[in-house]
Amino acid sequence: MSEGDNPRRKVTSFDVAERAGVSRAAVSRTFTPNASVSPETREKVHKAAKELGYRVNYLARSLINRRSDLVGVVAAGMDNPFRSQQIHEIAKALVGRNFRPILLPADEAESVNRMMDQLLHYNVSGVLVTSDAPPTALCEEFAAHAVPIVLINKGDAIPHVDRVISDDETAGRIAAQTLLEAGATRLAVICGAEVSYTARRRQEAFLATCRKLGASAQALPVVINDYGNGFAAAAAAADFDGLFCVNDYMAFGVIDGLRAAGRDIGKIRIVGHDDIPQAAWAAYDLTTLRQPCDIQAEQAVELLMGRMDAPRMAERTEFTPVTVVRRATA
Amino acid sequence: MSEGDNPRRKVTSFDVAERAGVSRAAVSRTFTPNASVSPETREKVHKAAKELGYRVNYLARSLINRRSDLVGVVAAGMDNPFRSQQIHEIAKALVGRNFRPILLPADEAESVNRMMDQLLHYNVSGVLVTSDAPPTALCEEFAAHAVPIVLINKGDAIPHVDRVISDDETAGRIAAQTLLEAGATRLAVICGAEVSYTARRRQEAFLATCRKLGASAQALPVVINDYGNGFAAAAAAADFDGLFCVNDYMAFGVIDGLRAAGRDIGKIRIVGHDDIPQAAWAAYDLTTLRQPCDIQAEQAVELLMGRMDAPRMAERTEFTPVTVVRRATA
DNA sequence: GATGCCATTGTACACGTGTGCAATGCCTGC
DNA sequence: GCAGGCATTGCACACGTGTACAATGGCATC
Repeated sequence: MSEGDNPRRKVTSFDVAERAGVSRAAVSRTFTPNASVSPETREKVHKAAKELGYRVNYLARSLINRRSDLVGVVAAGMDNPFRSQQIHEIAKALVGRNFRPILLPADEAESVNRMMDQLLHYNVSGVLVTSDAPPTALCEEFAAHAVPIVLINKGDAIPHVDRVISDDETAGRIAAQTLLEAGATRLAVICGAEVSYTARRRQEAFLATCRKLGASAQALPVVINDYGNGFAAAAAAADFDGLFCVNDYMAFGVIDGLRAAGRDIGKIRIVGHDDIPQAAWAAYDLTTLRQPCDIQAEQAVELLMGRMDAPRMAERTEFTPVTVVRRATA
Repeated sequence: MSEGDNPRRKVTSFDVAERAGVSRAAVSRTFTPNASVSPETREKVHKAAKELGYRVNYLARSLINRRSDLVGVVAAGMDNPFRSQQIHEIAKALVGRNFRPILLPADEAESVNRMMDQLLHYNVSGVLVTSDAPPTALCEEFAAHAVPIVLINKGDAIPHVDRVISDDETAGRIAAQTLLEAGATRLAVICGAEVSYTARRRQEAFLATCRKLGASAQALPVVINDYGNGFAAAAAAADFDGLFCVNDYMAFGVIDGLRAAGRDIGKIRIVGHDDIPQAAWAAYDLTTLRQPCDIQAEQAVELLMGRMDAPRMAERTEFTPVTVVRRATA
């Protein structure tokens, strides 16, 4: 019944050593950078390894090296294209530096704990968090285990926990300026009440700028910054001619909601945030603030690597630059 | 300079055993399901473990257990919201069954090889592929190592490689019927020429159904099934009144392209495929064929687990059911 | 030719865990 | 009281790898 091909044991460095006629240590050294092996030995080992289909077992290696090169990526809100693009860029950045991302979806706040607990079992080399920020106690446990954590666009400072945060001050300011320059006089910002740390900072910066410039501005709170809430918020937005939506995903809802209510989009200025691909689509053609998540991913991984070398270092915060992308809506 | 908190060694089962006053084997058994430990011992171990902050090292465990519970997820095309939703669902399904997904972005066909090669080093418990299908030779190597592979919506049959495929026959047929029922008389299908296996199957089923029903139908080839190509294809679509776009992502481009050309969308019937969230947005309100990627993810993980138990089993193919979602465009 | 240096090699231990095996002790049934 | 069964425990080995240490040998220098 079987193909006669016995379910052959996993091929190990012993097998390679035997076939190549060298010691097992020589095999190990061949696959270890900067180890001392003669060219002839290396050649023999490579030949034998290829013939046997040998691959170094990284998990066994991690045991002795005390580094797994696995990095936990705790993510949430992937229905927003920005978030999925973000984790895509993070994965690329990690893989590019020879780390392996373990993707852990954590849509409920409570599941963040469970996911991060799991990560401690895999003694990961680090953790990137784009979901809700983990509680301080948990972060301290990671610090005690010398596992670096980097939070992306999340919460307040936690000892030994680095952060990458979009430049929300600039974003809020430019949003206000752009709307005013476009001729808006009655401004409003639409933003979720509790959820997103970075979105609230944008809102505050926006309102502060308006105050400083003596412009009329109001906050229109919603529950979450998504399409549905944006659509619903359009009703309340009818009295304004300049809208700052704290992310593009919600801005599309606002635009569709305004259109559904029969408003002329040409007469109302709208600025979004993130510059997700859909913002460039003809149906929206949305003026927005570009948050370059490729750069942001690089920053995060860079911080992670820095902390691997110096776990007890004081926490650092890196800001991701924001630029305006002018399109039809402002 | 340091906080006096010595960078304490990783706490191991030895430490827990010592503190609890039991043997290390007792500790191991406490954390192994179905192992024989007395309630008192278990209690003592749990107490000591909690005090020390001990966690079982899964990587060390995997060495002896020969199963890492890591599963490689090779993904591509995450700019399409369907693909990102797909990997989100896959990740959830895996985590729900106590596997950990390693996310490997492989946008170029060549990088699929590199990524999957990496996976062999981490001796993963399995691999899910949603990017380009890996070459047969590589798949056979995985089979030789008894590593299950499941391809999702990809390529032709490969020995010992299971597949989950969307029910493209039904999709193509329903697309044709829906357009005809809506009153279309000159039909066309827009589809990428080489890229997607499943998309081409949809196209063929669509054309076959049209032939059978005696309806006029034509294929409009594009390069890739994305927004930009859809937008460009709108020019060629001007002569038809019934369009089947093989995915929603491209359908949006077609719609925007038609609008930009001044065509009245109300007079042209359009059917997409996937039912991504954006299809329900007011700007598009697209009639489409729902490909339930949560169910699909379950199917894929189920196949994976089945093959873990029986690696040499003949390959199986599972089909994901498709249902029509009627909205404004047809 | 003797000496010192250096590259290379093999031996042996370490990493943190699961489990077969034999030993122990308790309990049940006669 | 005694045999037998059963749950529990500890010892020791295994998993696959990296590397410190000592040993070896080649080569250049005196």
